Amino acid sequence: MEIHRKRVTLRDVAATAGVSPSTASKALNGRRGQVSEATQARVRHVAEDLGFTPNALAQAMHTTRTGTVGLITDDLEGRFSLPILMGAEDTFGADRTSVFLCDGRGDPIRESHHLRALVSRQVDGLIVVGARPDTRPSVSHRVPMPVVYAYAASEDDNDHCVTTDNVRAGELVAEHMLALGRRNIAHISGDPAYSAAQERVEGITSVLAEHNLNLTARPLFGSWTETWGRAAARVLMEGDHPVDAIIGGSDRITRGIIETVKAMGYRIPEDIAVASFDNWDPLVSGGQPPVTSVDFRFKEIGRRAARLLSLALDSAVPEGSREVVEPQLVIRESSVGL
Amino acid sequence: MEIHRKRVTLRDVAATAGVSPSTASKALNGRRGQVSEATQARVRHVAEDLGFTPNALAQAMHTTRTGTVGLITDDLEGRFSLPILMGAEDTFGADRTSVFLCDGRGDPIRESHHLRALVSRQVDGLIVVGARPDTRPSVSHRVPMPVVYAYAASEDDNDHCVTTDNVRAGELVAEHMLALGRRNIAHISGDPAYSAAQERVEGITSVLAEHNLNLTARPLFGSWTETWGRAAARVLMEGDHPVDAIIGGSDRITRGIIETVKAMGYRIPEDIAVASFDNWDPLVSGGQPPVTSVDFRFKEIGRRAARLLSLALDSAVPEGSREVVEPQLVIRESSVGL
DNA sequence: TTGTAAGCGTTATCAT
DNA sequence: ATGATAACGCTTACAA
Repeated sequence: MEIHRKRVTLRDVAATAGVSPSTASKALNGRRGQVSEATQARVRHVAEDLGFTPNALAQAMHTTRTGTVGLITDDLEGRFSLPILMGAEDTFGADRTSVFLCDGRGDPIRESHHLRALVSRQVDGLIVVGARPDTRPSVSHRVPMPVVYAYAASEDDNDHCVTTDNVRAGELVAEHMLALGRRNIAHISGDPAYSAAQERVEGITSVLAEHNLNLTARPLFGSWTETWGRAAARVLMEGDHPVDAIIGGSDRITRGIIETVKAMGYRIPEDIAVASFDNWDPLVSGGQPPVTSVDFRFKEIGRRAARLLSLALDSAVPEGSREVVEPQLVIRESSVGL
Repeated sequence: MEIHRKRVTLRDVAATAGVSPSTASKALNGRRGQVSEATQARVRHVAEDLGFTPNALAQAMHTTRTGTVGLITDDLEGRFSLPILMGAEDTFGADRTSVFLCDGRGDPIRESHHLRALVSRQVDGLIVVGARPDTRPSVSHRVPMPVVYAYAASEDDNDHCVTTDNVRAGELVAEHMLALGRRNIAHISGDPAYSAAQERVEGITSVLAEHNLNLTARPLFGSWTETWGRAAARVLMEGDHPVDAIIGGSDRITRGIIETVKAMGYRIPEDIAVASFDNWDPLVSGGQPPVTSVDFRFKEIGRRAARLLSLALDSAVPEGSREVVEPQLVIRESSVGL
């Protein structure tokens, strides 16, 4: 570990370059026409030499733009927030904007602390990532900077939101199954209290209805776990509805479904085609067979949220802008074979 | 979205309270003895009223402490970095320190940009989280603030590091298997280029050696995937070494192992006890059976890294401090039955 | 083209 | 107990 030498300031640069601080400032900021080529070059050289790094805090006190944003989340696993963060970095540019990641852990008090801290740090804006796709309480009235809600919409219609489309996700899977010629489609979902669960059902059934079809059995609700997937699959397959396709409510559920269905002697996808929601790599890519699943494109959500935030910063966007990121079906062997 | 009213400053508070800015400052910072009870109360009330939030940037310009740290990582999934971040938040206190999360995505140039930005933003310190437990290049010489390396150690012996103990992890699993009475223990590992793979083998074999035992077959190396786990398990079980326990190199590998072993008609754990490394919930908790696995305690790593960083900030720690977080075996039904 | 001076919001020092 | 003043590092009128 090296000595933490006193930081070199613009004054130091100016001094050793033999100019005034203001000239140095202009030189480094490339104020063309306000400084001679020669001086500019010399100052830049000295700055480089001395290892000068501008103090962003001091800069921010003028521009009233800190180049920082807060990303506030409750998502302990980082399943959503990290891809969203990365998407936001993409849009902002890693060199222009830095992101404070704050995890509220589902505790409103903790969230309040984070909010206060972020306001105090003068972040330019906030991205609030919900833990589940249901709407969540607005925080916009509590902070003096623009807020964009990502993944989960805000309860307040005046807020900016970038969300997924669970209905569409359901449609995608159903269309896929129909295209494969499946007609006896079942659905094993998760916790019915999640709006996502309801909306996916809605998407599935609406597509089926267009083809004068219905789910072969009532959708089964339970929890978002493998255990439930296994149990429900057994119930389903032992029932007397014909089944040639099962849509799992999440990748975890689907892993359970696949295990049970295979254990009961059915072939996937020949006898039973299977598809799912989430497209979470550790569950989906290594399965036997790998699982067809809907990707909600979190990274794209992050990009769009960042873009919306940028616009909001320039007041270049109307109140209550809502964007929806189209989900995408990723087809693997659990539905189409090799 | 509400009007972004001009931020209220300390001057505003002071003015409406009828005192000078410096008095207001003292009042709000509770400088006891330097301000009368009455004034203090009045100023505080006004501040509350006006919704005053101190400008942390301006504050930082005096204290030379910003209350921010950078967490720089390459871990796209957040598998390590998020728990570590949360641990760090625990130690620092969410209300006193905010964390910039920066993902280098394995690209040194991107990492450099982030570093430069963080230096510019005057972060008090840096936590560098490696993507894999092998040592990684030091960045300490490039920044003027203390750095702690978490999960992966730095190549430079003078750096502060908080790491896992993969040898110990191997020992834990091996001891567990021996305690269960298993004597024919096999190991299906991942990519041999990872030091973690080698060290876990080392831990396992050293414990066996203490009991005058050896692995029942040479450890099998491949990749960190379920697919490899399945393939290797088949090879292993079709070989002519007796096997009553298999240690998987990671939870993904182990999922594959379990699937194959069950498919071949063995009971887990009665015929074959299985254990693993990572204790990654989505893979481990919902399995059939749930998987015994070593937890590397990332959150604790984060706490310790933050603590070390705090000490380093006060120069209260010697150069090249190394801390090792003891891993922990989490026992589930894949090894002990019900 | 360059330098001087003021100011961003806060705190610390020193008078009063 | 309170307030005037300087200072933190930088930018930007404005003056030279």
